[in-house]
Amino acid sequence: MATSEAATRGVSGTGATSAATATAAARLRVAVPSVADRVADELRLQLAEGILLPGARLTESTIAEDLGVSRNTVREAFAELASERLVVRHPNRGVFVASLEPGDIHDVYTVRRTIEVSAIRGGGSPEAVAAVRAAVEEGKLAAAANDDEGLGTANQHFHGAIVALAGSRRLNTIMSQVLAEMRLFFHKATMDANFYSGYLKDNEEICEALEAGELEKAADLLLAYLDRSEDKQAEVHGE
Amino acid sequence: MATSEAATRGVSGTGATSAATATAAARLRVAVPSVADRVADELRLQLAEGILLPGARLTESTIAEDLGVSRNTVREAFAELASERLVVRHPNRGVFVASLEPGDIHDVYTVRRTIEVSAIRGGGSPEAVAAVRAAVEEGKLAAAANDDEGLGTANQHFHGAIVALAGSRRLNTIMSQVLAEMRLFFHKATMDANFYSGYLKDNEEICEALEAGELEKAADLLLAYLDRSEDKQAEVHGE
DNA sequence: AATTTATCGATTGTTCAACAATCCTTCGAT
DNA sequence: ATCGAAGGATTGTTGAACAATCGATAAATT
Repeated sequence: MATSEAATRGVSGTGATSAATATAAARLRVAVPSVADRVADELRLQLAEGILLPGARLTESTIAEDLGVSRNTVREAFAELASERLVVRHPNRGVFVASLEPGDIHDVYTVRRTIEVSAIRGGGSPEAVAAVRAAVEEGKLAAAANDDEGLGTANQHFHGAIVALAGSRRLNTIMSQVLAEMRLFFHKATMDANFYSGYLKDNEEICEALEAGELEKAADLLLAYLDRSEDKQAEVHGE
Repeated sequence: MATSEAATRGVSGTGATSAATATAAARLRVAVPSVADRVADELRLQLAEGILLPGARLTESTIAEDLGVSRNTVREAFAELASERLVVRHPNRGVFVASLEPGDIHDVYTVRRTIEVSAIRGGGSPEAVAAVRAAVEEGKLAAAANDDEGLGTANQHFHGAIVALAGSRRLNTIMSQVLAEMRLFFHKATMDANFYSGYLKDNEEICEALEAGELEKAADLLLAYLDRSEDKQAEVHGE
């Protein structure tokens, strides 16, 4: 059973919602995530970690039991995940972990090309550019430490920072959702030791061009990168 | 009460789910919208028509009664609308019709510039270009008939067709969500007789450039259009 | 034997009712 | 007038129930 070990932790993290914590949260106007949100978070985590593989069925009752919440709450969490395309609803049949088909892969990269290239063409504020640089350095560090997983997240930070150049809240969330979709496939299993390592130099070059204000060059490099990346993906997964 | 007259129709549209209809649907594998979906549709309609104005509060119980459904179902519909940003959840306070602030308007236009301009730069298939042309003609027709509302929808079809040039399912849904967000403000009240009429010629020009394969020119025209449109919006709605 | 038709079990879709938690407002005290 | 304490209303969450639907198994037909 996929969600087995989650039973012990439950949806905790907030653990016992003591009165003290609750009032403190209210006073500080800190948004306390609802139970449904925490369930969605837990599932998102399991999806990202590859515990739940594409195509797997998510049964309401079992997840409700495993996480110690009501079926209705699980249902709300499902709605959230479905809106992010991480999960697909088959009416009267259940929800399944989304599985990207070849066409979807191309589609995702189309979105990325559109948003990322446009963002980098816009330049962005010095702080935003600094964030891109930071992601590059983060990647170098991870590479030095032979931290494959860290390399992956650094790469995602890099592309997130690129989109952030545009300074648009909506584009940011769109991008993070797209990246979440892709994470369904970038599991440890999928990526071998030097899956990302080749991209390190690309990121560096793109960042340098960006810092130098050579936006068109940066855009071209990024575009080439994305095309190559898509090819690699199409190669690995089906067809 | 905002949802008053909806009480009579309820969430109908499927009306009596007769056995005949149900089995026919099953045989034809036609996806029958769930009750929650129909509730969401009804609310989306009321939002688009300006029956529910930005900032208005949506109380679960009253909507549940008005539409003759359970509170839980209304809740699911809310989740759907919230994921589309048509509605905002204030934890423990309720959901409210989203109201775009000046910053949001700029943000929305940033998304549109990113996606639409990129799409038009890509060119697109002949059929996709034909769809753009069709939207232009639709607008002319509406203008000839003095149909302001038709003019508005034609304009939306035009921009939808532009995005469709990219042939990306995800970009299409993103665009339609953005347009839905904007509809919250383009009510009959907001637009006077010749609000869209000025855009007719713009659309025509853009379409012609597109048909002629002058993609960069088309992109420039579109960009100028969007900038002007944003200014106009910012002018109307507080600074 | 292969295909169709019933039957059954399991799961989803939806409703209802209850309760705790939280917020807003009103009221009262200082 | 400010502050704080009830009170009421609404949301968040649960639990149980039931109809509708699907998939698979078993039976019946050709």
